[in-house]
Amino acid sequence: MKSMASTSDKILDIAQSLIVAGGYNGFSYADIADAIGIRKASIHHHFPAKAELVAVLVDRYTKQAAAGLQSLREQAASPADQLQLYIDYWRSCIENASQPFCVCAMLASEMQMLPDEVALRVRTHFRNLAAWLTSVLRAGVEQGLFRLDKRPDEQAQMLMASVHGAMLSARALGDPGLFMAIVAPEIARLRDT
Amino acid sequence: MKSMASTSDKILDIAQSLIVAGGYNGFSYADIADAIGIRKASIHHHFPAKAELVAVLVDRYTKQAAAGLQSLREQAASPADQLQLYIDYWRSCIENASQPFCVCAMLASEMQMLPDEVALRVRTHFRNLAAWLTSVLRAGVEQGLFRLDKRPDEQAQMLMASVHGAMLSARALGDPGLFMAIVAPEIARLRDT
DNA sequence: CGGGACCTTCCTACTAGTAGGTAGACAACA
DNA sequence: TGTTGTCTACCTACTAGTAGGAAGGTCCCG
Repeated sequence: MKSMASTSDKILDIAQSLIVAGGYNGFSYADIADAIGIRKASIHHHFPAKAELVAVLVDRYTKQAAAGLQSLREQAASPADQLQLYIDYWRSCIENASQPFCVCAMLASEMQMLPDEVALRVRTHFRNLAAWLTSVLRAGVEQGLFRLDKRPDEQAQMLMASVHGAMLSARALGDPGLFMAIVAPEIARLRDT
Repeated sequence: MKSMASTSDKILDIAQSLIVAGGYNGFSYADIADAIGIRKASIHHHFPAKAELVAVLVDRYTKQAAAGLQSLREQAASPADQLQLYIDYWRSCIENASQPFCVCAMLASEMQMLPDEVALRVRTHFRNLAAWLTSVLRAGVEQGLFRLDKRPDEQAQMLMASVHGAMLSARALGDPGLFMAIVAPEIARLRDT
């Protein structure tokens, strides 16, 4: 039997999938209410304002991502495998169309008109991801697995941009396979061998 | 004396800057009307429906881009210079914050909820840009300027993703310089020398 | 030349519907 | 008993879009 998700979790789940599809202005309280079968006012009970809902949502996403990335570092043997598992995660998300875009990448594109409380949290996720990639690349260099043209932090920014750009191209051209076609050579190029 | 822009051009100009800032759902007819000092209804005279306005806007953008890229191919001596001028264009847009994002990249992120007439045109722009990059890379290889790891069309997709991802990172982290920090090494890596 | 007929552009005033958000009642439950 | 969660009912502001008309220009016909 499936675990019973709380109403506020259900609200956040639906809101996240709606943001992934259409961004901050692409969904409404009415959309969420219809999707989970409650009234608009009940959502306001859990999240008084939209900006607050999205801020909590991004906080939750950032925590989940941090935990997921940390567990990759613990379970995967080598930095090369860690990187591979990271992009495999997004490959499966995009190919089965479950969450075919990073919610923070989506929100980042709208950064200029986001409420401050949301924008700050989106920025934090970008910093966290860049830091994780940097540390994986650095570890890989130390173990002689990677040979980088640039500093690890610079290479991490390049890699992060490739991943987000690949998501965008896959979506724009309606070709899920394009994600790996772009990202796979990019990480292959880091390998020393 | 400056050329007098027609009202419909002014509408498209404002709409484009509003889309760059906040996407398809991030602006309204009222926003445009306020910005250029006319009434909402007058905008409906020029563009009866919002989807049509944006479709015309993307058509115009695609034509301008095609013309601009074509003139780069004619005025720049080598494929390497053509590529450099292309990214220099975006560098200046991002650094002086005039149009710090590609309107089609913005719309592509919202692809899933865009009206069909808009989505199709956004896809066309992505195809055009990929084709231009492919032909520049191919010409560069023929002239011995580039050495590519992959086929020119694959390498073009990788480069396009880097450019869009770099725009996103620059926006997310509020660091205009990040765009060139990501893109410059990416094109340097293509060079044979 | 005069004068319709027409067209373009913009206006005021309006519609139906949706946005985020609020007030207060009711039920379950610790 | 107070707390939590949900509801109905409502609000104001805003959404895209429409109706109808005023002002002005253009073109053609007499």
